[in-house]
Amino acid sequence: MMENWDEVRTAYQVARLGTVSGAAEVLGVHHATVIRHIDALEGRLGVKLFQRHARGYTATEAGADLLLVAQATEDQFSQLVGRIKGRGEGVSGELVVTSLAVVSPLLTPVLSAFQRANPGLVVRFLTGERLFRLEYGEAHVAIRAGAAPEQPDNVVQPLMQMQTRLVASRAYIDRFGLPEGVEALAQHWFVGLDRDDSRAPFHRWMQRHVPAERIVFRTDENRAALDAVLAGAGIGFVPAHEVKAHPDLVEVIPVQEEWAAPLWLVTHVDLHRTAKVQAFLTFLKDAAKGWHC
Amino acid sequence: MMENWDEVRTAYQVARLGTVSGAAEVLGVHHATVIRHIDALEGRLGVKLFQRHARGYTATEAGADLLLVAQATEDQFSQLVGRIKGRGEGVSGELVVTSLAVVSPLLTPVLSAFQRANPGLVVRFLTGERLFRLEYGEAHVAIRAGAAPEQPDNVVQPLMQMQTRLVASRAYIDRFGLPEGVEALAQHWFVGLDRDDSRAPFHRWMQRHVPAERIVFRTDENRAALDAVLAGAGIGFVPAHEVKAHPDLVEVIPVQEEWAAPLWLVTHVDLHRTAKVQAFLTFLKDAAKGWHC
DNA sequence: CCTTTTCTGTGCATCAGCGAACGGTCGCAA
DNA sequence: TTGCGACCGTTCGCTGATGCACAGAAAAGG
Repeated sequence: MMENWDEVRTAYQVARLGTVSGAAEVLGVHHATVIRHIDALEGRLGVKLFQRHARGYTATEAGADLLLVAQATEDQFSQLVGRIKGRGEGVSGELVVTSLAVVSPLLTPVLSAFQRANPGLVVRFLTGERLFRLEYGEAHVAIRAGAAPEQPDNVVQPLMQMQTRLVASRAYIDRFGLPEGVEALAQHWFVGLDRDDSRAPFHRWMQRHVPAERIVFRTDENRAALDAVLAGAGIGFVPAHEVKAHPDLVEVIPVQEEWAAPLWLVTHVDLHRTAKVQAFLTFLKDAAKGWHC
Repeated sequence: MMENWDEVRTAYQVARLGTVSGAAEVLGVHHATVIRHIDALEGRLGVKLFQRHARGYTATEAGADLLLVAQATEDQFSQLVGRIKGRGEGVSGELVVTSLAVVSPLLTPVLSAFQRANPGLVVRFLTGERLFRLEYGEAHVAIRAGAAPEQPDNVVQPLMQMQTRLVASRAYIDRFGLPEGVEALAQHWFVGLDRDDSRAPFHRWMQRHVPAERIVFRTDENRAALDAVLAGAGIGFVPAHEVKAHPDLVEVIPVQEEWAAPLWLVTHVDLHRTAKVQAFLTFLKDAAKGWHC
């Protein structure tokens, strides 16, 4: 019944100002248009909203009722615009970031600092094995590893190289000694990731240089792998920042360029231009400069 | 900023249903129109309301906010339509009636009975010397005397003939006797109305048949004139229903056809067709049959 | 009483917004 | 892999809403 809200808005201005001409001026349309809108609305409702006379239109009871409702509507729309534009210009509301669990130790301090710098903001950090989809609005910003994502509506930019080191615990070294070169690795024991989608470069390197039966501790959880290496279960790949955090870890073989995995900063094109996302991107890239991996 | 509310309504349906096609079907327009509306709204706001992807549109924070506001708006409009149509069909709200003060004794019981028959109704009875203007919405129904009003936007129908009688109090008759015919009136004393706009037929009759110096009690208030006649101040014109109500009054000269004043029932054309006004008109005309004047 | 101003109401020419159609993408299932 | 269905996005021709001009009426002002 109450389709085309524009006619309601027109009737609202007529009821407010009392004249068709005044309403037309405010609305920026011709007064004939205003008359047509009123006539159409009244015809559809079957009720006269106004009494016509030489000095203008005066609202009937129905018109007065419409005036009140439309007044409230305009107020709410006005407030809505204020909220939307305020949210668009400023940094507030919610910021949803998703990444691999591996970079969580690096990312969490940055997110916390960003939240502290923007008190109106609520940060939500999603980490999980499943890929959160930017195009469904599940996150504003994603940090992805591996080959550059090439989804059409995504804005991709490089963030950093995540370096991984091959290490063992001091207890392991004391027991089995330090391998002398790559060839000696076949005599050692290893902690390995046991995942199907193992496209990580260091993982493929391990498949090539370490016999499968030497990987005696397998897990599908990065955190568990780290704990296994720390417990002396074997030699394993650990992110560089974790190595720095645990002095007990000893590097077994110098870092190979091949092991580095690029990290990508991905946003959806629809959100990329918003002030909130832009602010976070610059903040994050600035913080990443201080990461030595 | 938030001009054309139709675009808001379109965006609301898209946010509610999640797809352009679904919104287009609900709105009864082509999906191209929906896309255009969304694009226009986003362009004007400078903020993306939706994230586009293959499976449809999902609302951003701004879009979700709009969804809530527009949801409330649609509810309020729906309730407004219900109220307006209910008011148009039923008899409720306010009924404003205006008339000359003279007919108040006749009209008031009718108004009270009509209000009692329609519990949802509030009756407002305006009486005053100034003419309340129907075209300005000051009253729904007016009762006018004299020549048939001929304003263009008014619906006029005859109600009744208001009869007026020439009477005196019994005390006056005891003192001065009963006049024997019209010629004897010049020897008597009179109570007269003292108004400029005296177009009442009995008033003109008095001007013709009674010397001005014989009208010794003049007032501009009908009620005061009646009181003066009752007090024995002289002979005067009194509405027929007042004569019946006061047995102390004695008719001096038989009723003349000339004295009768027609009463007209007047409504504004914009309100004449409403159920409320129609109900009152039939109610009033029915009650008027019982008036013997 | 006449003039001026203001407002409504209507016929007509115009253009913006609308619908139809087609193409493209994604997801799903065989 | 391939066909199918659902949906989005764009372009083109056209209709209907809009703006314009003028007429008519009523109130305000001198």
